[in-house]
Amino acid sequence: MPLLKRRVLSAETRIDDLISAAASLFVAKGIDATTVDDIVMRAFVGKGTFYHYFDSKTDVILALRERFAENFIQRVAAAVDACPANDHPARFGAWLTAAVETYLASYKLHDVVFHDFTHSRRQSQEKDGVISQLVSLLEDGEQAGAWQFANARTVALVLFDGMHGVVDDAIAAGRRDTEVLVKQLLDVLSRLLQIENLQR
Amino acid sequence: MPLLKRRVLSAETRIDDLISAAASLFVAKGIDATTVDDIVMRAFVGKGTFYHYFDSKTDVILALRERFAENFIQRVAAAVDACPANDHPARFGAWLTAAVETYLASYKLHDVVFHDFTHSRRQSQEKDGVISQLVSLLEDGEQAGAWQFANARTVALVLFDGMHGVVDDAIAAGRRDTEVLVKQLLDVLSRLLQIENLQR
Amino acid sequence: MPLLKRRVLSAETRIDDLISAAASLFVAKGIDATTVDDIVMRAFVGKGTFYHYFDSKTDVILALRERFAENFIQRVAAAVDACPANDHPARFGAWLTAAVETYLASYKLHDVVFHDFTHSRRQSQEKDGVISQLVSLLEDGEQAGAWQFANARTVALVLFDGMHGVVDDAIAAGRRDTEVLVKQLLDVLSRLLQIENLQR
Amino acid sequence: MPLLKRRVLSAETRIDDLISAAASLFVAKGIDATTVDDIVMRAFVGKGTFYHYFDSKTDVILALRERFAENFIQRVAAAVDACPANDHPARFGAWLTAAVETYLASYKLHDVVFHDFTHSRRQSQEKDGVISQLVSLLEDGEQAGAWQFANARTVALVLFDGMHGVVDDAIAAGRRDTEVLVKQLLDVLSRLLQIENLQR
DNA sequence: AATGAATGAGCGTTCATTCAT
DNA sequence: CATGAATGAACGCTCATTCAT
Repeated sequence: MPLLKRRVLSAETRIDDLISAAASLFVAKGIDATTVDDIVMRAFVGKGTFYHYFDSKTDVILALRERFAENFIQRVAAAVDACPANDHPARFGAWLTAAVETYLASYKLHDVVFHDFTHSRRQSQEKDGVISQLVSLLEDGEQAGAWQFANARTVALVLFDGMHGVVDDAIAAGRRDTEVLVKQLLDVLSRLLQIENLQR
Repeated sequence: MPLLKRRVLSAETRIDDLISAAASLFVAKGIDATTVDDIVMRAFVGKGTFYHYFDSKTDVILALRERFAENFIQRVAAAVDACPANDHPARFGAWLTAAVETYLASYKLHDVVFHDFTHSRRQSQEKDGVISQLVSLLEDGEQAGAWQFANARTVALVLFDGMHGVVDDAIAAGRRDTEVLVKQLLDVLSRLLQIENLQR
Repeated sequence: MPLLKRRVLSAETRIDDLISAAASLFVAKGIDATTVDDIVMRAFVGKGTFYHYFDSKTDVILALRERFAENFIQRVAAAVDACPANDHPARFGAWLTAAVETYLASYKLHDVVFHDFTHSRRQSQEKDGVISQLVSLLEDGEQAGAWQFANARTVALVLFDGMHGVVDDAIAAGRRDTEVLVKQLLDVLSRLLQIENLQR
Repeated sequence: MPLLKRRVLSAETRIDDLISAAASLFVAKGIDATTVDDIVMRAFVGKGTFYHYFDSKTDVILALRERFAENFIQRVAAAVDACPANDHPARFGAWLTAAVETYLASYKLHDVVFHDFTHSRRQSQEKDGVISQLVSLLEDGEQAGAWQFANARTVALVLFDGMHGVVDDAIAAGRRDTEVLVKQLLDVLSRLLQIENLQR
């Protein structure tokens, strides 16, 4: 007698179930400590089903990574687009706020997926997408005369990685207050863009 | 007959040999792919010897991490101390140059040791040491009136992680020219400190 | 949407397609390395169809075996029957030639089907059929006074397995010349039958 | 608490224990059905010990094969050498008797090791050793004028494979009487050598 | 102190077979 | 009849760690 009743579902549902099961287990126990058995058990599917949809355990991690980055970009984009198209300081402020918020909300998964698993931190499609988005924002502002600088990408990298570093430090210290963090960061980062300290 | 003739060496020599063997293997093949067997083979010692000096494989990674951070701090300190005690912009420039140089020279080991191995990136003694060093430099400058800001630690984090991000991006793109990188960074980071763009 | 559009074909066609697909894959990759998925993919049918016509993977091998032996027997029979009914040495020569030819033409499949798959080599219907055929030939000759011996089956076994061994050796050495092989074998085997060395 | 008390033994003992354990299990259940776990359990060693001495499961089979062929050759050589050096018919008779005896005594292992496991039947070192031994015997006899033929290897192959076939057939039929078998074979094979039917 | 043979828990992956559609 | 998504038992192998010598 089979342990699992055979349930035929759409491929998307299955893949999603599996990725979600993997995500929560990765966060809870780490990638290495999570076995494929754990994943299929939590997703209520047989082991073969896992390998029907993924080539390997590594494959899920990659899928998760993609999903993570996509979500980050979408959330940030939504926040930025809610601002007036010509108020570039506000748009940057929205970027920062959404980035900090999203990162604070999901840093555990972030760590697991981008840090715990060997992946070339340098030269990742995912980071590239995020950086490109920020570069666009900066270049729009530059064209509108909101700020200027020699190299938008360098600035974007300092902004993004600087933000990461500060938020990581806050998390380590047990501080999770988005508003305080954003204020602190804005205080420092607005100097970089040489704009007046922004309000929000 | 034993493959290895028993050689009695000082504990320090042994430990150093083992750490060095581990380091080059980690860089060459990654941590997971490097077995304890690989390490002892390259260090020309028996397996038991490894466990005589280290509690576990993890232990070597920790030791390596410490060694790495110590070296970084020392190199940077030497460069900074070579500057006049009261020329704070120059001291910061020295910090940046030494940091970029050192990182470029050893980023492979850095990755392996700080990235490839699960460790709380947030709350690491090693990073803390590096950040503290930079905070001191910044605070000295602030007291001397070279610059000012609300929160030295936040600035230090943005500087350090921003530097990291930019250098990582350069490595990914195949650019390894320290001078160009430092110039680019200085261009951006000096705004943060609101000092005139530095020469070197 | 199904990958394969449903095509209704006669059972024989399906079975034949499946057996042929299996045969070529077995020869190319070996039995173990050939999965049922491979077979159905090459036969352009769904997996369920395979199990509709065969009980198991083993089943195809058995079918293949039967097909192989039938073909062997038919080919040999045709060659023998082309000889005058009363020229027994010629009939034996025809048997040998056809056997060597057929074996050389299909030894790869032979190996896979009779050797690579666990089967009681001793007590196989297939070999029995082949041996019986040869025994008949020998007994016909004996009755006609062409040769004589105590035990026709023993002689048949030596002839058949001896032939096999010599041809295998030739294949291993890269020699595939049927004529030379037959000549060499006739030289030896005709002694067994105590007939004058045959011409052909 | 360990299931197995740690016992340090010589490498030879361990290897022998493992090969023997594997041999009996292979005969009893077949190669595929025998797991490495089965083997180590029967040899009273840990699984790691198995992989300390063998690279893989396949490795044991190869070792077993070698051991099998060596034993066959030795047994046959001993029997042949017990005959007068110049009595070539007797030497052949001894070869045949010893070969049949040895084969009958170990055909189960033979099957498992040479048949159940994919190995190029054609082009095996093991068979080559056995054939070479017989070729030598035949050539010695030829030089002494005991018999003659165009190609000693072809004759050896027919003798060896013919013997195999006849004994296999006997085993399948449940006949295990060495003497009867040898008599029957001698009756046929002595014609091949064109010697008077031998007594023994 | 030093050696390396010995241990065994652990895990990713395969694939023949089933069955809901 | 035909399909292919779903199942899960099964297994070879790795490697950090231990400990008898």
